[in-house]
Amino acid sequence: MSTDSELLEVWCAGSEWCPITTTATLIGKKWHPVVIHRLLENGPLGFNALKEDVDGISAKVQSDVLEDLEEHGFVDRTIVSEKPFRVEYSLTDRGRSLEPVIVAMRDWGKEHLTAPDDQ
Amino acid sequence: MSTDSELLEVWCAGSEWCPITTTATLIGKKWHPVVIHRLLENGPLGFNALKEDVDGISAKVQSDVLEDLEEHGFVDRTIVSEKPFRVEYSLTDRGRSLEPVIVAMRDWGKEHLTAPDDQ
DNA sequence: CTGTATCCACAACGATACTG
DNA sequence: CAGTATCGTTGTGGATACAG
Repeated sequence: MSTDSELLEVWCAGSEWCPITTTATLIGKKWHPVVIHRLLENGPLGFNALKEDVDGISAKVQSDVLEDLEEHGFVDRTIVSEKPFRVEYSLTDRGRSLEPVIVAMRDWGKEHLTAPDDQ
Repeated sequence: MSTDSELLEVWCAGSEWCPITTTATLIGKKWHPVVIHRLLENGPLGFNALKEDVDGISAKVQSDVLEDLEEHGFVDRTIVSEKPFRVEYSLTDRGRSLEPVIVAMRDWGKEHLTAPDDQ
């Protein structure tokens, strides 16, 4: 615990390679964690199946998010068939490695659930 | 574990009160988690002391972030003295309750640390 | 010391319509 | 089914200067 703190000083103070900044820059957005979470639970999923799971997201935003996640190596996009055209989104190993973060966010949210209006 | 998954279905599918959305909407931003993390480790802190800890943040952005965190009940702002004017920022109980999330983000970042340019 | 005032740039999001 | 095109709004961040 105290060893932990000392290490953090090294990384966080006086360096831009702060581990939290790294994580926050990559997935510190409104929809990224939700998409990852649904893929953790139910993946692989097609575009529309995912969209039904990620309640409230628009097709455009989901498209943007998936593109970004793929770009950073969290998500794989696989073309399953050409006719009819079907794709599947799944997490890479790197994507799955985020599970502890997503779980922690989920657990906190469970305990402090608020209506969207309160946020 | 499987009980967990069933519960998640209830909250995540077909409802906007998804626990992950709740968490992501509140702290799913670039600097919020870092500020919370520094206050967890070193708080309470004055404005400039905090700014030195949160490497790379500008005064304006830190001001914005603190205002937002205070508004949502994560941070307390206390005026310590008028002359010289000094304030202290500290986490509320609600703020401290985010520790598991922040720790998970930190641990992931430690393992996948990348230069800011790579992000 | 603790901020705010400006101004700017770009990212994120949202709604609607439309396409192969 | 799996998206994109378009447009507009808001959010987030960054730089610089200035102020009580």
